[in-house]
Amino acid sequence: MKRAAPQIRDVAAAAGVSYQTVSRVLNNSPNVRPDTRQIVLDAMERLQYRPNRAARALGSGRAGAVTVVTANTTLYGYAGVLQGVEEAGRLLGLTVGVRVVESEADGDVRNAVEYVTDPSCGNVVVVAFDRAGSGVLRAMPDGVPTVAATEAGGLPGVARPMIFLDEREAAADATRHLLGLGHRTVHHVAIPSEVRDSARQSGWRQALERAGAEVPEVVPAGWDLASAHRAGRALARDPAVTAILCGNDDTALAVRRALHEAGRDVPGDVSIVGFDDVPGAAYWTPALTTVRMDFVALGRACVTALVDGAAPVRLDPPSLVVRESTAPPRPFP
Amino acid sequence: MKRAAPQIRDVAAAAGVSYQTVSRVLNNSPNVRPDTRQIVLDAMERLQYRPNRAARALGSGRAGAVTVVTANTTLYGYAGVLQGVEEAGRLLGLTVGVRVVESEADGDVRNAVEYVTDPSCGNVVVVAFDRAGSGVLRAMPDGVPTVAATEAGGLPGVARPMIFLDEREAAADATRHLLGLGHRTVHHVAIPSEVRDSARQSGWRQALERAGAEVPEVVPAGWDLASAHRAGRALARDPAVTAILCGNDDTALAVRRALHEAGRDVPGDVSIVGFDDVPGAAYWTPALTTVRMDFVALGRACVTALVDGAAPVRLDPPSLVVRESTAPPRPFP
DNA sequence: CGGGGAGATGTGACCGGTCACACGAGCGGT
DNA sequence: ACCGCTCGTGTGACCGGTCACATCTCCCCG
Repeated sequence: MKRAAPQIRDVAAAAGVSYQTVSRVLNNSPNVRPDTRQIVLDAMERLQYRPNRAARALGSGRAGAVTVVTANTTLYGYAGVLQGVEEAGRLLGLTVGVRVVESEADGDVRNAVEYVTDPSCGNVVVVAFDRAGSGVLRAMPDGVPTVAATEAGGLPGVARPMIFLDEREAAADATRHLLGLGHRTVHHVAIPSEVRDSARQSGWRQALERAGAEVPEVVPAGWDLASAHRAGRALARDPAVTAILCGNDDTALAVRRALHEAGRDVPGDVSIVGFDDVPGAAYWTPALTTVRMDFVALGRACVTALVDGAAPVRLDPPSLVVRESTAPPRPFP
Repeated sequence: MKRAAPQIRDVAAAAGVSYQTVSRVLNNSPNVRPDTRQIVLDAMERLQYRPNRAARALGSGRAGAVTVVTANTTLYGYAGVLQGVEEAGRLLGLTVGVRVVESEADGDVRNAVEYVTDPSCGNVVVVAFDRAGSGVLRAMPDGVPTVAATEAGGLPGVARPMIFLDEREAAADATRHLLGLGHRTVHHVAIPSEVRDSARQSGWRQALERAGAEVPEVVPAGWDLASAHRAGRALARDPAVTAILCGNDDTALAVRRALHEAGRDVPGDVSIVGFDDVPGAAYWTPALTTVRMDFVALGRACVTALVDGAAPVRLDPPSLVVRESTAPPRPFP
């Protein structure tokens, strides 16, 4: 009567070698004669042997794992990073874990950090697009190898590798695009940011200043559509508003609706631009002009940065995709 | 010179008890005197002790983990299930892993199954909304505790616990809603399905038959927006089409765009209904009438079903949310 | 007052791999 | 012919917990 799962010593017996030799084969040690290796490989196949990751992690000290810590798994940017990490991790033979930080509250952050401090979690990718994420990042003990996916520019005062998509130039491009269409200025609905002057915002502001256009006050919104909708309603009331740069595509959706409710057509009366280029953006009516952000590549880059001594990845900068939601302003009546 | 991370024997020494007692405290054994427990707890706190999950898994045989196998992490339904599993798993103190199956190809499926066969992956939730997922489900060895999140009705010929959202009635409701508005019939753009007659489709068909309305041919589409757009274009050409039930909200987005391109207004000329109720649906212009699907609850239910002897969860059936994309047909000229 | 049982605690082996080191064979250089 | 080196392989201890079992104490009851 045999044990359910065969283990390394069973394989060794079947192959007529020692368990250590089997271990060497598992770990691709160069010091195994090719025909010995083949015998062991055959035995593994015959016994349907599967190495036990927990035992390996325990014995070797390394975990062979990567864990994503994030405040959210469904929002476009967050989900994209997760997808990228999974993809890159899987290709490297790593186990991929996810851990959500419920909120920026002290207890939640501490729990997440404790969770991820376990050696079997392996290296950590923190999605620091918000306070919960950056809180975790700051509370992370030095011993845990960590990289952060952050907003453009990184987080001040955090001594960790940080990878980000720099959409500053694209934000400026978007602003110039609108100005070029004849808009006197461009308004901005901002999503939450961890830094004083986000890349989107500073690109926008600088483009405006360079063009000598008035810089309107930023309208803040949250991650939720309801707050974006309120922001949009506020702007819709002002007839001087003819162009709006929205913090992301979701924001743009809600702003667009608010404009519609106020009887203002897009792009006839008001032009709008989003950020992210969600898959649906091209199928909007009108199709949304937006900035394409490759969050999946960002996630992949985080994993690359985690594996020892890899060259820093160069991420393509986000770029403006012009579609139908931007047009020249209606001529002044 | 001390070891970096304290272990159970260090705590035992600090507390003046045996390591087994510390282990008992860790596992909430009832047979520890309260004051002894407190002493141990204090020592743990003092030493900043963190148990090693890999060692626990190895020693005890159970993994304390749950792994989600899925073909996708970003599509609304898939991401929702993942979120639900993570949430429920975290609350149970489980480690949550993700593993993407790239495709339904034999090799990809086998790799995913091998990955998840490792005891340290723990119990498995397979998202079987597509062929890749159902392929994994069928290839899964009996020894691995597995539940599947599937389409309504479950997968024929698979002897595994299956949990699903039953949107059949909601599909019928949606169809009756459109019929009630005065449409002569309702067309259907279907997303891929693993079963002959999906719940959406059969609810729709039956409502049509009961009402004595003609049952038009189903227009198939893929998960991608481009194929949904093509499906929409085909329907837009036919002036008899005045109401469309779309397989999901993304499909509805692309269909709506196709209608618009053909010069047909929504809901003026054509009414459309989606499935899912993505967060943005309420902010569409016009706001989308759709069926709310709680995928997060589905994910949670999968975890509940996995923990021993829990009562089967009762999931609220999806329900129709009427908004602005449905209206009476234009009176015949 | 002694026996029995339950509760609290300690000891050794074990989970399934890995690591460090020992060992023997084959080879080249002097 | 001897030494030393590298290569391939095997042995014992170990990773950090858990399990099974032994032990000891205390209390209740006949």
